[in-house]
Amino acid sequence: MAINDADLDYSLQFYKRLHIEKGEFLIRPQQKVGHFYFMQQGCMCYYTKDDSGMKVMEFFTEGQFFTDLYAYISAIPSGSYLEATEDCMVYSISKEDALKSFDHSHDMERFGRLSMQDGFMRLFRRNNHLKNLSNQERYLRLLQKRPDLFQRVPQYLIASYLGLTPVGLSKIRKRLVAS
Amino acid sequence: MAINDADLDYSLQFYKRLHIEKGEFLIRPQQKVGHFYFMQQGCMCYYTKDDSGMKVMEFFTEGQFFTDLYAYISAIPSGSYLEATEDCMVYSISKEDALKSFDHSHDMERFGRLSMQDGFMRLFRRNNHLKNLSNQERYLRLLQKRPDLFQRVPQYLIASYLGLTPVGLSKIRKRLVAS
DNA sequence: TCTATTTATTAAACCAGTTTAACAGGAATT
DNA sequence: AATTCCTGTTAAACTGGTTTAATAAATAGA
Repeated sequence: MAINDADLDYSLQFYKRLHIEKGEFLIRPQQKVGHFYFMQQGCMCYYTKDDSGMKVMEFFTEGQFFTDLYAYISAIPSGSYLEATEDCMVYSISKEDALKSFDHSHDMERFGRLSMQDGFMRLFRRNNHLKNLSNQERYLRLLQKRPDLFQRVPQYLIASYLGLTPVGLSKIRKRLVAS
Repeated sequence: MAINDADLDYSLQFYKRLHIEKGEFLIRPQQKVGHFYFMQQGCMCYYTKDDSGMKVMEFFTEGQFFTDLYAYISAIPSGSYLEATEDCMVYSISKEDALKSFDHSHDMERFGRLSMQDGFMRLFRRNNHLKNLSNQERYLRLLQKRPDLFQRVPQYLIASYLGLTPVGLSKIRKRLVAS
């Protein structure tokens, strides 16, 4: 969609560049989430953790807008981790500044609505796959859609993302090469 | 949030009242989805169907805005069913008219953005529960959050919504009364 | 280079669900 | 009242995953 140049410039002034080293966190449980991020370079892993271990919800890589959207929107402290699995370069904008952009311009408000639509659709697809596909199908699909992940993050994180244990994923892989 | 009266009136003029009888469909696969709905009275079941049977994604009841949001946003023909499990009274607005409202008013554009946020958060929670809770926990939570459903829709639909077979849900119920 | 740590595979026992099928109670149809 | 259909439960056999533990292979640190 088109945003007029003046409005775009107005918004861009707010973004700040951030470096996060591998193993560092952008978000931890109990923290308030007041920023939206854009991944310029690197990979971060978004996960929850309870007594039964960690559950990877999403991987964010180059070109993606991201944050703990639930905590961001609701203003409820996060219950999740956002951890760099590599050194990262990220742009960030505060919620306050994002809202300033929306107030300032109908175009930006629309951009906000469409971005939210976009995030919604991604989550919707993910939800559908979780409901309708087998673990093996989801593994094959991920392999096809985001092959880079298999090169850059350990397999046990991918297993968790797929809703499996490392052992379970290993079995699926074995089953596949056998056939 | 507040919308000024003139803008609200402008939008409300577009809504039309609709009656759907039990067993009728508001949406079927292959159809384009060009309307947004508000449930005034009744209950509809949103589900997909493939060779391995139906999968209930959501139930919509009184007071909820709804549609096949994925098909609505993407303009891709639906892959799902939206079926009345009871006689329903529904208000509908066309996509075209909704966009007219957004164009006409910054307030309504914002309302659109916030509604999308709302839908996103619901889906997000649902996704989290699917990932983090056991079938039994999800059953108990549904029982607590939407007790009305258990009175108005057959148990095999609820089983499907929970990602179970009717047999599976029956076992869980049995296990629970035993303890 | 050696050691310690992290990651991936395998095996064995186990378990929560599935599939299939039989059956029983209720509601709707005749 | 009899019949049919729909819904929910139960039982038995099965299955795709889990858990635990041992082992191997790769990586990082000293």
